[in-house]
Amino acid sequence: MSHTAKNLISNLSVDCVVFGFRNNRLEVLLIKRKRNPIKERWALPGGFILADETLDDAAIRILEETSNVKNIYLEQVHTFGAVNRFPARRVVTVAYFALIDPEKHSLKPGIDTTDAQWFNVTETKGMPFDHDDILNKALIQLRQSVRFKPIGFELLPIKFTLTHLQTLYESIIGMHLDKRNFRKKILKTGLLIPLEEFQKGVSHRAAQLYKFDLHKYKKLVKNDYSFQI
Amino acid sequence: MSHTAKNLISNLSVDCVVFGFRNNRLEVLLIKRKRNPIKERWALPGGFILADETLDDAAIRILEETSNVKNIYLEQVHTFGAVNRFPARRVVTVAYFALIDPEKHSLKPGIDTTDAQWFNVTETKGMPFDHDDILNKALIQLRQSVRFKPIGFELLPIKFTLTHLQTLYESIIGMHLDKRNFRKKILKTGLLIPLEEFQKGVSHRAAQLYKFDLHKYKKLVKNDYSFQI
DNA sequence: ATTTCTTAGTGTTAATTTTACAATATGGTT
DNA sequence: AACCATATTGTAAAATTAACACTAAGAAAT
Repeated sequence: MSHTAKNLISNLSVDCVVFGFRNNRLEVLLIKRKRNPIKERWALPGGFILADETLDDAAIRILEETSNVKNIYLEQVHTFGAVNRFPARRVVTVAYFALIDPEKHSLKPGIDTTDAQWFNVTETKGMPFDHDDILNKALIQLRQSVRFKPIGFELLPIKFTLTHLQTLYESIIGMHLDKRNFRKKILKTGLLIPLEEFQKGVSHRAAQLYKFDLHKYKKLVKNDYSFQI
Repeated sequence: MSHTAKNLISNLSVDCVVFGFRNNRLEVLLIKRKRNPIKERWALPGGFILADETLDDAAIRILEETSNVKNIYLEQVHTFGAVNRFPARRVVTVAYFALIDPEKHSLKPGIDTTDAQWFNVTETKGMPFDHDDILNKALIQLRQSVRFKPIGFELLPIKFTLTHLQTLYESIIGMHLDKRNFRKKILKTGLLIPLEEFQKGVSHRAAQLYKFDLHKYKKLVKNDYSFQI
């Protein structure tokens, strides 16, 4: 109803795997639809593409419409085209992953959704359609990407401690990292700016805060330099 | 005409970037269409998806139909959805890259194509639609993939010399490699089987032939081992 | 105010990997 | 027999990675 007037492309959809870092764990945003075919089941936010928007634009719009999430990092993952992945008719879907800092976005269900919540990535089995596969593929790509692009910072507040950053990397790649080696390596990239500011309200020694040097990163990318964690 | 009876999905296509290694260079397969909108221009082989085939199947069929190329390595690259990428109407295309050994496939234009030929990757500028972008993206992904997956072997005959293999890697990543270091590294993967056979018909010392150990590779993949060139 | 608790912060050494580099071997051609 | 082209092989220096444990700071508890 909300879309039919907008000239949507009914056999092409976008599904988004939105990752967030909460409670020191990697979590994923799921929504509940008001209507069939997946009424009242948790699923990836998704929707059909409009005739006059690009795929990226569709992903951005869908995230805003279903859960009030805006202005985020987006990366196309894969296009899923199994013949019967959608029961009613043939629908091919382009999967994206998105990264946000959950603190910065208050989830609000949209016109077509009854709920939007964060779930631990390990507790999402049993989603409708091929959403389990999509999440899995997005997770694999996130693990790849995070080692070669500084996308980890998208999941953190602007100011963060090195321990935060390390915990984030650990929760994405699923391995423990050595504290001293991690710090050496991440500082050597030159992409972190130490601030004259420290954690507050903690009952132990306060850690120094850092921020990501976006300017320097853009220069590096332009000059084809690369880094690796 | 050839397709309309087959229930095709008219807003979803597949385009294929077929790489081959010929004359010690990386080349790409282009075709010429009989009909508009790109009659008589060199372009990537592509076509619409049928209602009852997956995206991968569409890519396989299209390659066979347009140029008689069968049984090849395929990898999905990216889905291109700029609103006006196709002039007549909205068409989103899923791009694949494919790897073949040109010696193993004799190119034959299909029912809808007048010609199919190999081009050096640097000589393809000016293709219709967004095919230049697609080729570029495929090339970037090939360069990534070739370092982490043993896909280089897909481009060579079953039996090859280490110099062949090195030249192939060099032409893909666009850098000169040290001969001794390359050999050490590639042999250390354990994925090459030396044969008791040598080059023939060369007017200099004949090089030993090797083949790729597919069996061992499958075991490695299953056990999550990885390698890197 | 002393002790306790929790996390922050830091350097060195050994092991491994990467890089740089050149002489001899083989087989066909002249 | 000399020549030519490519094949084949090892070592040492440099760089990177991996392993590892103590002191510092600040709040909370006694």
